[in-house]
Amino acid sequence: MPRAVAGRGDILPAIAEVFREHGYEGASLALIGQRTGLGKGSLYHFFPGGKDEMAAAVLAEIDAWFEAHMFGPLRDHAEPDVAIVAMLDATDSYFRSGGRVCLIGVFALGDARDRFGSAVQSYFARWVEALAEALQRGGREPSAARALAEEAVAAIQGGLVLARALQDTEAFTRTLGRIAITLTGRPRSAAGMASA
Amino acid sequence: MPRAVAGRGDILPAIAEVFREHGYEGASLALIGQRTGLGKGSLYHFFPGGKDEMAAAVLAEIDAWFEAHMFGPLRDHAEPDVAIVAMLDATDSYFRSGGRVCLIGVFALGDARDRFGSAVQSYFARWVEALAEALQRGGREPSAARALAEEAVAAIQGGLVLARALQDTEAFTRTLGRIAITLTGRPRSAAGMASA
DNA sequence: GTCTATAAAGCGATAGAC
DNA sequence: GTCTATCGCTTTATAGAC
Repeated sequence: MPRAVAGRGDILPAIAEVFREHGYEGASLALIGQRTGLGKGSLYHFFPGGKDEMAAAVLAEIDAWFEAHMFGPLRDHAEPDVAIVAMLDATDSYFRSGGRVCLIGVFALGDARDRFGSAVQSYFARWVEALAEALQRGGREPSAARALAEEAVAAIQGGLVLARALQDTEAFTRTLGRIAITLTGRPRSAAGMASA
Repeated sequence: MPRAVAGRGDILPAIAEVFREHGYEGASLALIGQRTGLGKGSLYHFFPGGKDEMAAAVLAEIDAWFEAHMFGPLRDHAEPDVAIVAMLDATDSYFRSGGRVCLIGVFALGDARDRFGSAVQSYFARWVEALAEALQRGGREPSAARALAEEAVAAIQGGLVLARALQDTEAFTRTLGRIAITLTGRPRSAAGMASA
């Protein structure tokens, strides 16, 4: 019989979802065990450092995902406009059109910011910087690019707060639509919105 | 000797600050007792319903403050442009230029949204509606007013997330500056920024 | 109105059998 | 690798003295 779980990677998404929905303090080991289907023994086998190490691993995985799928393309893609549109589609998809919240934003607002301060800071700083670079390569002035990038990242986070508060995911969809116009000068394509 | 505490009103601000900084789950009665200088006995004397009643009272107080100082003026002020500028100044002041976080935003992102869903929803819905009404009275089309209002409220929340994540309150100040231009067509006045 | 003592439950974490 | 049992601590909440 193959082992039930090959490594941390198999259960990280489930753990991430618990932290995302309940925050660091609210994510009890009982909940995590329930969601992953593992007992505490197994959890501590994979994460000897306990809850702290689980959260750090989740943050690292999310960070790597954004680096690979959003920050990297924004910095490197030959056509910055294409990368920006792709970023908006990826954002819509990742946050399930507002049905999912940003775990790192949740951590930023609570006690977890003190625990994982540099990871939280780095994530947002690199998002803003990568987007600013794309905007600059697309022809914007450096200072305007930076301001637009900061505005867009803040708007995404605020859109998630609003969508969850109003229990209306369309508030997030509308936010993404406004950002698209601000950044690209055009509405989001129906194709991008449908596939997301 | 006068009683140490006349009523709930005296200690609500201290309790609010604990919820704001630690979230609902993180705000333990031990912390609240420490911050208010009261033992559990006194806390349960004022709030027989315990932590849940404390949070509800804090939400109600915050809601009343925003209703009186921001939503009301936005709806009623004879000059909507003046009310909008005043709202931005009040926002800057209330959130300590980004040094303070929005308790209702924190609740919205976490488990507390399920507990206090209607209060959270109502707060944000009325903020957007009141601002939209002011913009409409100022001459905007209804649909444009509503979109701008939603954009501004989301930007404020996102600016708070960003400022706290980056540990840089100026990220919030810059956000408010951009909102001012979007809503009023003019930068925030130096007077308003200084007095905030 | 404020306190201490205490109850009952849940928490993160550990130990050790299998 | 997975489990159960358990430890020690903190949690919310209550009881009752003053």
